Amino acid sequence: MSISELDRQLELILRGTVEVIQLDELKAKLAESLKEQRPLKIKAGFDPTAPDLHLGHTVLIQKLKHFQDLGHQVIFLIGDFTGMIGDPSGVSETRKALTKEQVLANAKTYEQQIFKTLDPDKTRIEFNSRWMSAMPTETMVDICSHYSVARMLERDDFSKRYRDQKPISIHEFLYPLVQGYDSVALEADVELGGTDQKFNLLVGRDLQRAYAQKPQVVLTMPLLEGTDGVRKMSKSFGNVIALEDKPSDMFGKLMSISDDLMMRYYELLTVTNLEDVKQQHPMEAKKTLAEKIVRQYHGDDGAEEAKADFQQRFQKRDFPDEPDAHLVFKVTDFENPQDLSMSIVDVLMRTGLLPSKGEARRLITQQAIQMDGEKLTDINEMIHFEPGRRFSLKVGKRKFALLEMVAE
RNA sequence: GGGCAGGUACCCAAGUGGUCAACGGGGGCAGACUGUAAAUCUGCUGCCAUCGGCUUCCAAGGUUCGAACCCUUGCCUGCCCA
Repeated sequence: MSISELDRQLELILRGTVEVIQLDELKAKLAESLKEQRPLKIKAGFDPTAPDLHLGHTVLIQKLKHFQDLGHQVIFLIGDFTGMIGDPSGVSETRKALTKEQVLANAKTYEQQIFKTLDPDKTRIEFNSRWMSAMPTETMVDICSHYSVARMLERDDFSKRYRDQKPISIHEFLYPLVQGYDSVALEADVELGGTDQKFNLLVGRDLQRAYAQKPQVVLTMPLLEGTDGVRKMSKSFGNVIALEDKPSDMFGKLMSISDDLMMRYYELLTVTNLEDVKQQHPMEAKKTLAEKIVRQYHGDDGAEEAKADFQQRFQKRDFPDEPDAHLVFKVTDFENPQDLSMSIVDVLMRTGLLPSKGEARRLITQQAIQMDGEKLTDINEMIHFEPGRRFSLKVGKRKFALLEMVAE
């Protein structure tokens, strides 16, 4: 428990953090932890309404991993209680409250994904319904008594919505309070969250004080920008790289980010030295990044294949080993067995790669459709098949379909 | 409980009786360009279809030859007053 051990821990813990409240308290807690050989309780809460984890979430998970590696107790808190109430922030649309079954199913998904990073044996998973569901109303009222409406309205998004005349439901005020109380229930030493969580995290400190606990240290992490490079990664913005994305999709999405964003991803999702990255050609660096990340979630094989697929698809603009669609035609697929032909629009629809015929025509008009390397520009083009014949179809810049006719 | 303002395509937003599938912006997609990209420029962006047709403007009714636009009721949202 030398000074240097404390410093070593601090360095890793502070890597990438936006803000620590309070740094002195963190140092004190770490010193105490080292002295008493008692791991700190590190809390991070997740909302079970969004089980589709993406790279944005992994910023926090990486940080949890750091704490875990340093020997601290990581608590992965699933906000099932709050989730079952349903977060109404979608304004005019009441979000569906989740059932117990859905929450459990979502929790399973969480576990599967986070354990690709965290050690299952050292991770404690909690549900806040454990204490919230059984809570007497009196206690809830007591919790509320420790916070004022004015302070609640200090919160940025509340005040903004209030200013913009957007609705705020009463129970939304309860959210930070419940989240804060979770820290009391868990006696958390440290809570992690995105910068957007700062307010909620601070409520935890206040409530812990109100319930005679030492306030938790709050660590905020940056919100990872999505593939557009501007807005935070979020499903509702459609700019996510999901952990469940296929390896080749994940690789491709990572390659499509801007060079600036690449540095950001390196900073927050890897432990690579940033100076080293700057020395490399941006494209090489980006490939390395994509490979690293895909490897973490899909293993070595997934990473290798994704890389190979990418090079084939985009760099050589070749047909990939595994096309996005593989159609096998038989004689019975054609109206007239004497005339084995089908319009290009129908063929495109059969691939399932396009949402409507209008879209298919649009792409043809825009010269985005290639068959066996030839651009098709006539929306009335007929494709003539014969048994044994194969066609490769390129749809837009990233989709490929293999067409094949078999004898029956 | 009363008053006022509003609810238009993925989002924002114009339209206020026929010329509206509905201006504009964002987003998305495609083409050019490139280092896969990003940025930039150009085009497309309800559905089906060859002309042309079909289903849309919170919901349900109604007025009208004709309604996103007018009326009624309902639902939802914001503000003010109680």
